[in-house]
Amino acid sequence: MRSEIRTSGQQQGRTFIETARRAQIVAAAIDTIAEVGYGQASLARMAKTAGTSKGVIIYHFGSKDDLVRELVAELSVKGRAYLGPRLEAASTGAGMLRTYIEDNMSFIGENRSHVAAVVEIALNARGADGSPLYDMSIREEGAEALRQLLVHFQGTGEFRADFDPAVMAMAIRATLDAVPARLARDSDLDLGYYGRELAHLFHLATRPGGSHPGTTHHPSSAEEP
Amino acid sequence: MRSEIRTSGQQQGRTFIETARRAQIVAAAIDTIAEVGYGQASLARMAKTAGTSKGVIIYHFGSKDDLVRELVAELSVKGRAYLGPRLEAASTGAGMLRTYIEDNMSFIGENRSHVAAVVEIALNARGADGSPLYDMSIREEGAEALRQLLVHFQGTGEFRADFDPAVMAMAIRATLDAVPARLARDSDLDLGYYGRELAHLFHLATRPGGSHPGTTHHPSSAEEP
Amino acid sequence: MRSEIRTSGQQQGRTFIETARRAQIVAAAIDTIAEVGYGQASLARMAKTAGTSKGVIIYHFGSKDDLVRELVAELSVKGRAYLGPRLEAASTGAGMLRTYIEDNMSFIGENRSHVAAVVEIALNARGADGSPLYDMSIREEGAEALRQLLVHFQGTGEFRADFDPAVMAMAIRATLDAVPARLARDSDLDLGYYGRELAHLFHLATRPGGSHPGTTHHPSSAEEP
Amino acid sequence: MRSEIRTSGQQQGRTFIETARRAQIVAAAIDTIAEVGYGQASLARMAKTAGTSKGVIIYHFGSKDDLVRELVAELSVKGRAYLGPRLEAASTGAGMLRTYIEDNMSFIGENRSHVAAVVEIALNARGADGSPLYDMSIREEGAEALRQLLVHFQGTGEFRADFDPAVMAMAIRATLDAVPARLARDSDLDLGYYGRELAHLFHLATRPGGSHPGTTHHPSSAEEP
DNA sequence: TATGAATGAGGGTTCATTCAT
DNA sequence: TATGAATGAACCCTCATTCAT
Repeated sequence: MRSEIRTSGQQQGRTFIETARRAQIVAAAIDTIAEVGYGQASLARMAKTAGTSKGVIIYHFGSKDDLVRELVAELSVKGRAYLGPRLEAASTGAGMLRTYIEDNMSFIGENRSHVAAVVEIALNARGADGSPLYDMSIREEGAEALRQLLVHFQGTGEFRADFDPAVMAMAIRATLDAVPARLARDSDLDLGYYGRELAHLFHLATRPGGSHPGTTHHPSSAEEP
Repeated sequence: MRSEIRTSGQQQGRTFIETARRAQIVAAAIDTIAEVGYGQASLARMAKTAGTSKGVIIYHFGSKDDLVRELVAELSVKGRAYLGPRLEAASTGAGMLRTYIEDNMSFIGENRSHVAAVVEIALNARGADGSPLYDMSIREEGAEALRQLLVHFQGTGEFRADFDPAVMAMAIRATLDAVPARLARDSDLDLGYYGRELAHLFHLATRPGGSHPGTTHHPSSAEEP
Repeated sequence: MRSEIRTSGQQQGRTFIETARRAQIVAAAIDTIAEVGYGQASLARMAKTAGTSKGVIIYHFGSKDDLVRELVAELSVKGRAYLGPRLEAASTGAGMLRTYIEDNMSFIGENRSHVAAVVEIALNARGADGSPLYDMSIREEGAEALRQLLVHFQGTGEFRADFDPAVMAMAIRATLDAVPARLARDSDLDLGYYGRELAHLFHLATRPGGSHPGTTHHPSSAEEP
Repeated sequence: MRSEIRTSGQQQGRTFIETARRAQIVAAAIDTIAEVGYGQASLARMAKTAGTSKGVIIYHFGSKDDLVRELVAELSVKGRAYLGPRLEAASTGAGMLRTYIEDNMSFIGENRSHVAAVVEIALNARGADGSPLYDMSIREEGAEALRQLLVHFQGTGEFRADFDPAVMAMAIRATLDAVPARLARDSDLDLGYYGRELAHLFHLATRPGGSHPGTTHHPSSAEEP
């Protein structure tokens, strides 16, 4: 085997200089979006951050949307590469869950701006008609993968059987996705600590033994011990 | 009679007709933001929804930002009026938590567009320089109030003492804040069911007895039972 | 009957001032297109001619395309009003043809810039993909109406039966459409003289008696007398 | 050998490969202009059609305008080579006219894209200030040559003496120039048939005997027989 | 000889806001 | 009180051209 890079078939004939420029522009876009938000992240602002002109960005990416798409895709690739292997290595449900949460936290810590930017995009980017742009593809995808993991370990009995995996997955993802914003406000946040706290929180919420008070889905309210 | 009719004690010297106009405009703004997102919600679009012109909006509110501020403040008032009393009536920690979550859910259900709009705003609205606009005031405020409640019942021993109330509050709020978006995508969502699931989830996470594996805050990782 | 203006249902609630502005802008657009050609007729140029800004044009017309559409439609209305009645009054084929050509000439003379502009547009305006924009609707429409007239008088025997009405109509329209460009180059052109010359030309070409040398349509060549 | 291969006597010192490149680029430019119109025919689009880059085009031709000029000149040369000899061979006025029209038609048929492109250019190409670019040189030149032929055969009595040769030439050229556009819309057009129809049309219009009703040039209108 | 990279002016359009009425 | 009219900055993008390689 000659080379092992080229993760996917994205870049065909990229010059060295072009690759560098693209990386530089993507980095500038990430920083800009993370700092001022998607709505305020104009090409001009990105260009200024990158030390170039709008024209150069368009030249290399064709359109702002394409730049954003690339930026999102790159994080997606990075994320899968980071989280995938260790997740697959997890044999127990509890271990998987802890790994998932703590690794997400580490990943956020190591890619602060990038993650913040993509969350901004997922939250805000809309078409001219107001329809979400990447929301489904990004957000939903993550929640769905997590849901399937939860279902799996409910099947093995390692998780309590009576929680709704979709709701649990949503709660976990929502909590993790809220971290970058918090991190932006307080950059001294101890992500390791946060990760352990959250991991324990959701461990308690998923471990067997916490029987649900309502057997059917529509008891209006139930007595607490 | 020239003036002096004031519905509530909020403002100085509002004509009846003016109050009505403002309400109509706020409603239109809410619907517009909820539907197409903050970024796409231009004055023109809001005016069209309201059946008036941009000029009228500026005339009544001075600026787009002021309109948005009012819209946010109104929900804040509504929210406090809705959640406050029942929350104060709760005597037990578990009851408080369940009430908090389920009432939030009901409130979301009864004010879908308004809540969706405000979440949109909290997430996206930024000044020209990129600085968040309402984020702190809204989001943080809610999380802080919740945190204090958690601290209180940790003190009484009704919640386990070893979770970080700030982290727990953040997780709860993040989860609740993610619901409107989900609701927008699937309007048939059973909010009552969602509320009970989440209430139970966080009940398990907060009830006493789930001792934290790490006593200090910085064990790099710990074995799960 | 209260009023008789309002030719079609185009303008519903137009302010006096708006009507004036629109007229002024349309006039500026006509002059600009006629003078520098459609390709060079930018909004900025039109605005400068009109003594306003691009924003005002967009404000009143929504888009450049809409402005152009209006400009074209106005000439179409004017043209029909000018040519229609006298054409219908013509009882003989020869009279109709002369009227058609000479009236077109007068019309061109009285609406030099406007006609020149619309011809420019019909010739040059294309979508982003290169597909013609108004060509068919404008050009073809004129040729088709003329063709039907020719067919009619072929039926009455007032025109020779052996010319192809589509070809004849095309030739007449092409000749007339070429006049504005010529007029632009030489504004002293005597349109009355031109009209009479062309009317006679096509009179000779259409009057009965000029039998076609080829009976079938595919004789490769034929002897001339 | 370094250089000195010159296909024809046109240029100084063109390498074989350079000549080929130029031809390829000109061909691409022709196709692009004919297809999407002059206004949409950007260098980028031409380069894509040619399978090269914009830089190459500028390198070989210096500027877009120069490329267009060359393209136009080439058709002019081709046209003269095609039409000239047979035209000179025509001894009678009627024969000349028929040859002129039918040969133009054949030429159009054999050089569809090229003719369409040049007509596009003649109609649309303007300098930054809006002044026509090639119009005069191309269009006028053709009409002028034709006019002189008409004058000649008016002198021999083979054409009626009372038509204005400038007007007649204009009508013939305008009619012929309208064909490529029609051909673009309907590529199945029978050009041979078209040519014979038009040849007959203008034969009737030019043959002696069709005396003009008005002897002076300014009778306001005259009765038709 | 050829290319990719970059430039900068200008394109049409959206937008919040101001102003006269 | 309300509106239509206008403004001007900023937006994303296209383009012919220049330049270094």
